[in-house]
Amino acid sequence: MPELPEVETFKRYIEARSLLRSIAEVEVRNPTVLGPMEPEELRRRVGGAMFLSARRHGKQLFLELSSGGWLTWHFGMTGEPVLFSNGDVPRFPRVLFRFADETLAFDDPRMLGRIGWTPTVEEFVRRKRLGPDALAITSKEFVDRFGRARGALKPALMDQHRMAGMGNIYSDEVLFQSRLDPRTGADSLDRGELEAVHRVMRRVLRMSIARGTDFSRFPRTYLLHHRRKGASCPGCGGTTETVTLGGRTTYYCPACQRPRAGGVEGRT
DNA sequence: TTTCATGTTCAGCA
DNA sequence: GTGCTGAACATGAA
Repeated sequence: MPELPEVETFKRYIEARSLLRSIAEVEVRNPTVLGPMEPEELRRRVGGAMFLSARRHGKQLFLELSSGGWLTWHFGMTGEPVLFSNGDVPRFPRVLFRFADETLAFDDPRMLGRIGWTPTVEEFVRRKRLGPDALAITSKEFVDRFGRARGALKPALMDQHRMAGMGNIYSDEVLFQSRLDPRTGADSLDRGELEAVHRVMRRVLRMSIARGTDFSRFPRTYLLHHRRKGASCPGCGGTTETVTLGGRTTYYCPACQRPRAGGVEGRT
């Protein structure tokens, strides 16, 4: 689930009903998601405390603790927060934060997500060397950072050190709507072209958040509805293709997304 | 049974 | 330091 729009939606979900409520108990069912942190440390920091506020940077969520510092939540590939009462218990609750009458679960089947603690958000962002948030980055900084990238544009968009928040699906979508082959060299684009990619990225991310990241409510012209082998391009009806970039399967339309002079594929 | 998956990290190599 | 590749992590779904 989680790229920037999903995490922003998770943030709003938690803000709506999980702030300023006393956490009576913390139950750690799978210590794996705590990484190096001992369950005892989590219980000590969170037990009896409450979440005061939430912040987001890229795909990372931060929950301010009344006991000091912030809980850091990263959802990996399949994580999501689920607030539930007696009824519908989620299927893969790895850590449970129990309020008086409801429970907030860190639900994550694959357990690639992580919960940690940091004294300040800034210190965490610095330590992980995260780039500016994809919805906060200015056009000028975007041009500056991507104009200096030496490799292909797609992996550069997904590089959390360059800019935080873009993942595999939204990167493909932005490139499709920008009509750029994913292998295009980032530094082969001029200022105007990079500014255009920045505008497309903002439009895609904001649209997704506005629709609650529900793909079924996205425009039918979006490529993400067609992430299957041999699917047809929503633009020209042709057949889409895949290529592996940055270790990830990349969907694109060879007819709509033109390779251009200066592309990475032609280099020696 | 095999393959793939909205992510991150690390080792190894150019 | 930059960039690329492959593997590991852990498990469900097709």
